Amino acid sequence: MDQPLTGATKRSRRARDLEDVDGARDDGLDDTWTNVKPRTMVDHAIDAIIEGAARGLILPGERIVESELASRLGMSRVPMREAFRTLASQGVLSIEPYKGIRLMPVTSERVEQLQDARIALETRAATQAISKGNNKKKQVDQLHRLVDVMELMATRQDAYGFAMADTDFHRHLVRLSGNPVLSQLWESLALQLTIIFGLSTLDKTMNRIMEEHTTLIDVFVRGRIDEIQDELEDHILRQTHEIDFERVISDQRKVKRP
Amino acid sequence: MDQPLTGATKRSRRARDLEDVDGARDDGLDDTWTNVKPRTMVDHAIDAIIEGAARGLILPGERIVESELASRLGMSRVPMREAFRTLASQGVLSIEPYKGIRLMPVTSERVEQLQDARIALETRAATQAISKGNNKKKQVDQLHRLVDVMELMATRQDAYGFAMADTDFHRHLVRLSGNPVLSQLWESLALQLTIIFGLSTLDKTMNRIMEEHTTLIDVFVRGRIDEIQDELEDHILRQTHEIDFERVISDQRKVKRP
DNA sequence: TATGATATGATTGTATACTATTATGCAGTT
DNA sequence: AACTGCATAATAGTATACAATCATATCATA
Repeated sequence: MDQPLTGATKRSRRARDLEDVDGARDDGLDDTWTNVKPRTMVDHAIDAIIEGAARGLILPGERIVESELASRLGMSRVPMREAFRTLASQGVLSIEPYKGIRLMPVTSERVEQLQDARIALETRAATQAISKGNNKKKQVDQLHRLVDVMELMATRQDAYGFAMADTDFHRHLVRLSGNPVLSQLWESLALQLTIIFGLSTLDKTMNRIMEEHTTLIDVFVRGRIDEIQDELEDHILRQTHEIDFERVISDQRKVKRP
Repeated sequence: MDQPLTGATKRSRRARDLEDVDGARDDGLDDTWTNVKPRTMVDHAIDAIIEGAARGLILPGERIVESELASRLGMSRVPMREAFRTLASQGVLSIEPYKGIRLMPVTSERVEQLQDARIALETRAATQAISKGNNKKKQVDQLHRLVDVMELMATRQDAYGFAMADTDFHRHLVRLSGNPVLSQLWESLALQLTIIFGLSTLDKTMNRIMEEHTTLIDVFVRGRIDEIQDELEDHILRQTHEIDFERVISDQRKVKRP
């Protein structure tokens, strides 16, 4: 590493090399002119893996063979591998050089760790949102609307849709912090939890979960930081304690290979 | 996505496909038999980019041309791109399809956001460490030893070594939570902050920083959660407020292209 | 001059081909 | 039977070649 890395030495630097990119998209609230990025094969691969994992086609701890999945998705191994790298660095996969790729194993311990990290991020987010005055009517209305969606899904008995609405609620809460770094970290946790909870349908307690979200909003509006901390912690941990993940996975295994 | 993704349908499943991988390495405390992973080109590429960024060979917001960097590092574009994917998903780079890769731009706003997220993770980590009783002599001694390293580096006027020791201190603190998920998220922030602070040598306030760490340990040992929250927040934010990042970067630009 | 269409070069995205490593089975040895 | 060494197949890592896209320059037109 003794030479400059980019084309500083080159004679002709083109314009786009110099122009600084504008700061990453933040609140995403009042954007009317969102710039569309082209979707590459890598994006498809990422989506496919996540969906496959959430639907139980790949189970936690299971091996994934690049060439096999690549051909199944109708692409070459190169974009496949790039997708793997992305997901590995998000904690969804684990890569062992020359050995292979596996879906991250799930233990109840790990789920607790994920939820614990989630609590860290969400409480900070809520705290910051409050201190920025983002717990006012306008923003909170949106939260209520997301609870409404949950209600709709509950009446339809759509467990998947319900889980999604739940996720959206928390995503929005984190966004109200106005801190995209928090949001990004949160998304990586959400991804992992989506896969895990996607496998374990908890369809009976929907009403109680909705109540919890409503009280969460109330506490949030009130703006007492210690209160919201406790409330979030309770809310998130309750979600976990109801499920025996090892069991869920071994059940899924039976379904898959009877 | 209508078919199973892995070789469940195949006749001959090999042994390694079935065997579940053991849970990822956690505390890393009493391991005597660490298993060594082979280092691939991708790893080299990742290290090179980070080092290059920390040394100012690539500046925040600058473009990186794959083929150029690849040839400079003596490898093909494929592992290069995989490295990019990893770093992009860690927030170090930004990839825009068909346009190019750039080092993430740095604004003081973004640094604040990173530090804010850090506060979230470290306070939670400290809290959990305390509630698990990991703020006892044995663990705290290690923290003191890291402060000693800082002292050593301060007497040597080794700004880089000092920053590293500082980082190690906080890394160890997070590890004491016993939650690898927290640790992993923290590492991604640390990476970004290393690059940023690597460019801005603040060599005058070392003594004060050391004092802060010592009091941090004291508060940690005392185990009062609200206290440690405040202390960490102050400590981390102080680090930021002393630096004008836009200025640092424009200075670096001058050094690079005089 | 300003605007728009088109050609060209640079650079990224993807596919294919080759190399390196690992896992497993089998033969030979003790 | 258990261990060791080698052969082989499967599969990951890497290199090269090709296709798609974007940025800029050029030219035509108004």
